[in-house]
Amino acid sequence: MTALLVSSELERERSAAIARALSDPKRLCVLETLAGGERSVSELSHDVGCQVPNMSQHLAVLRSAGLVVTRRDGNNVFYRLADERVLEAYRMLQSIAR
Amino acid sequence: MTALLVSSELERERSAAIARALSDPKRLCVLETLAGGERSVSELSHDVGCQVPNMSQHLAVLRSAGLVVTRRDGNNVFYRLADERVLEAYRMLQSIAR
DNA sequence: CGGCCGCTTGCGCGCTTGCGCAAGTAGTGA
DNA sequence: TCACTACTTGCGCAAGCGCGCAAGCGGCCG
Repeated sequence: MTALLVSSELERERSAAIARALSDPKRLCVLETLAGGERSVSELSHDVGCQVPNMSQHLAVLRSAGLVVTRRDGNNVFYRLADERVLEAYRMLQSIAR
Repeated sequence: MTALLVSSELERERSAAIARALSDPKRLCVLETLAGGERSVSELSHDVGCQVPNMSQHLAVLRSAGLVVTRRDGNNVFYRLADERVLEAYRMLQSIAR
């Protein structure tokens, strides 16, 4: 069983920042899409159903939380998940929300 | 490996609500404390280091997200974790935040 | 170089959040 | 009933968030 739950204020701040990045349905929708592989901003914008600038801002939130990483190819910027654990965390949220 | 990540807008809304409840360091501190067993509001207020009304509001957030449950005993109201998975979710956040 | 495409950034708006403080409520005991 | 304790709720404020819109890059191609 995993123990070691108690943490410092700074660590809690960081964990809270991750949770905050996950606290928006559109960003969760992005993660679902990225689970199928990397996507460009306009692809994500289309799939999620919002305007490109708005999507870019959501992606910036996910990126500054370290949940996604980017790769530039010509005019396109492709986003992908930074870590498999991001999906595991999302699955935990889904499990609790059920 | 767990699949079944794709969900409806409503389900994403619910998952996002869980994440939002976890997106504050004080509330995470509450969860850490409650991992050691149930506590009264004033105990939590003391441990976390905030005023009682503020703690009551944070607990209301956790409660309406279904992460904690209450039990009344005389003048005291005791809070405890609603589910072991809440701690697992927190541990996932810690793991990603590292 | 000039125009275009893809993405990011800045700005302003309405809404939500966390907080302190004051007031209200529920339960206990004299 | 009255006072006391423990907790909740209402209120107002400052800060933050999501969004649309417009403007600003950066990289391609003719």
